[in-house]
Amino acid sequence: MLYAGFMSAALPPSFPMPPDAVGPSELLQLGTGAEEDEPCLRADAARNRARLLEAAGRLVAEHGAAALTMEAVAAEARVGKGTVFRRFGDRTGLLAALLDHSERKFQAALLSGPPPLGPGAPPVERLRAFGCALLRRSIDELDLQLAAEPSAERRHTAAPRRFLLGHLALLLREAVPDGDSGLLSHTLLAYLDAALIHHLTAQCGLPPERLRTGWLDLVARVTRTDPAV
Amino acid sequence: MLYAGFMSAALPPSFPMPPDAVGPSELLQLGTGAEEDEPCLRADAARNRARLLEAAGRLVAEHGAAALTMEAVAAEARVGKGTVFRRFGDRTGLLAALLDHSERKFQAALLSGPPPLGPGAPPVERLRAFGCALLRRSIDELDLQLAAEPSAERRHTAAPRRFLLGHLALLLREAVPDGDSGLLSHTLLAYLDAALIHHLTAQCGLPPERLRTGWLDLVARVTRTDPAV
DNA sequence: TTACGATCCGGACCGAGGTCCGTTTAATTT
DNA sequence: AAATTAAACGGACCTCGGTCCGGATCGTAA
Repeated sequence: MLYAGFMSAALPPSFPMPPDAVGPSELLQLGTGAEEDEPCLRADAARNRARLLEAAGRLVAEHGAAALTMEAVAAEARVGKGTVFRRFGDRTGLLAALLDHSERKFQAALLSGPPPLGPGAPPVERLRAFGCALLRRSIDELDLQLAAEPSAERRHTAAPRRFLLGHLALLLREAVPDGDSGLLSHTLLAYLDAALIHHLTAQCGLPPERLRTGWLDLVARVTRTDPAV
Repeated sequence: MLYAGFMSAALPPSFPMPPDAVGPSELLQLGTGAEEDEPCLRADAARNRARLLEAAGRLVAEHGAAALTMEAVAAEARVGKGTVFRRFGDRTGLLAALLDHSERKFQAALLSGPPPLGPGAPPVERLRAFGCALLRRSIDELDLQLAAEPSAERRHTAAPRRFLLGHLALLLREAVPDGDSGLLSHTLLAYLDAALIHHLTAQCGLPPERLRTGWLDLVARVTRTDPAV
C-alpha cells in the first residue's frame, strides 16, 4: 500500500466514476498486476469502443484535440452519440482513454522499468528522472493533455494523477523523511502540469531545456540536496 | 518594472481580452496607481454593470457559484443576455469581476500594506506571510475561486495571477538570488492553487493548519533557509 | 433643442455537451 | 432452439455558453 498517508481519504466512498473511462490504469494504480481492458464487455460494446477510439484518434490527428466534438466522433465511428457517453462518461473521459496507452507505458516504466526511472536507483535520482521523463512525455502530447484536463473539482481525483502522486510521495518519503511527503508531492507534480508547460513553452517561449534545469533545481531544493551536475 | 525576466514575453501582442472583465486589477498589476473602474462607460452601461454584479452576487450567495448561469444573472438583473457577455466577456470574466474587490484589497496589502505582508520585512518573511494570507483568502472564497478558474490555456495569463507571480518573483529574486525566480514563483503559487486547496481540505479532510505548515516548510526548502519557528 | 454618430441593448439563434428512454441485441438458461 | 434478461444502442431532446444584428439610447455638437 503506497502512500497511505492521507490520499486514501481522497478516495470518496464509491465515486460515481464513469463506466470505464481510462480503463485499467486505476488497477495498476492499486498495485495489482495489469489486466486487459474492461473486465467483461459485451461483444458489440467492445467493438464500438475500439471503433470510437480509432475514430477519435483520426479526428484528433487531423484537427487537433481542442476541436474534437463528441458528435463528430460518434459520426466518424458510425455510432450513436449516446454510445460515446455511455462508454467514456464525458469528453474528458474520452480524451483520457486516448492517453491511456502512454499512461500505462509510463506507469510500467516507473514500477518495473530500468533505473533510474524504475526501481534500483537512489530516490533523489529517481525523482530527477521522473520529472525529466514526464516533462518529455507531456511536451509530446500537449494538445491531448490540455484538452483532457478535467474540471477543477475532479482534477486531483483522476486515477493517473493519483498514481503519479503516490509514486512521488513514495520517493519523497525516502529522500526527505522529515518532510510532509504528501504535500510535497503535490508541489512537485504541479511543476510538471501540462497547462504550465504549455504556458511556459508555447506562450513564453522558454526552451524545454530550461524547464528540465528548473526541475533538477526544484528537486534539489525540496530534498535539500546539492544541485545535480 | 517587476519580473521582466520572461513574463513580458507571456503577454502576446494584443491579447483579445474581454471588454473589461476584471477591470482595473491589471492596471494595478502594471504598477500604476489604482484608477476607479472602467475609464469611461456610458451611463446605462455602468448602471447595468452594477446591477449585474449585484444580481450575480445574490445568486451566488443563494445557490453557490457553481450553479450560476448567465441567463439567470441576466434575468435577475432585468437585462438582456447579450449585455452580460458584452460587459464581462464570458462566464469566468463575470466570476472574476465578482472576486475583483478582494483581489484589489490583497494587491494593495502587498504593495503598500504593513509588513510582513507589505514592504519593510525581509523577503523570506514576506514570502511566508504571502502564502498564509493567500491561503486564508482562498479558503474563504473557495466556491468562487473554483468556479472562476479559466480554461487551461488562459489560466496562466489572467491578470490577477500575473500580478501574484510577479510579486513572488520579486521576493524570490531577493531571497534566493541563485535560483530561477521565474520558475520558482510558479512552483510556489501552484501550492496555493484554489483547486488544490479544495481537494486537500474538502476532499481529503486536511485541516487548514496543515496547509499553513506545509507552506512554511516549502518556503524554507525553496529558499534553503531554516524552517520557521 | 435638435440632430447625429457611437455605444449599448436585447433576445433570437447556434453549437456542443450531456441526458433519457423506447428499441435492439448479445449472453444465458431451460 | 426458444425464452429470458441484462446490457447496449441511438437519436431526439434539453441546457447553457456564446454570437449576432436590428433597434433603442446616450453623449455631444450645432
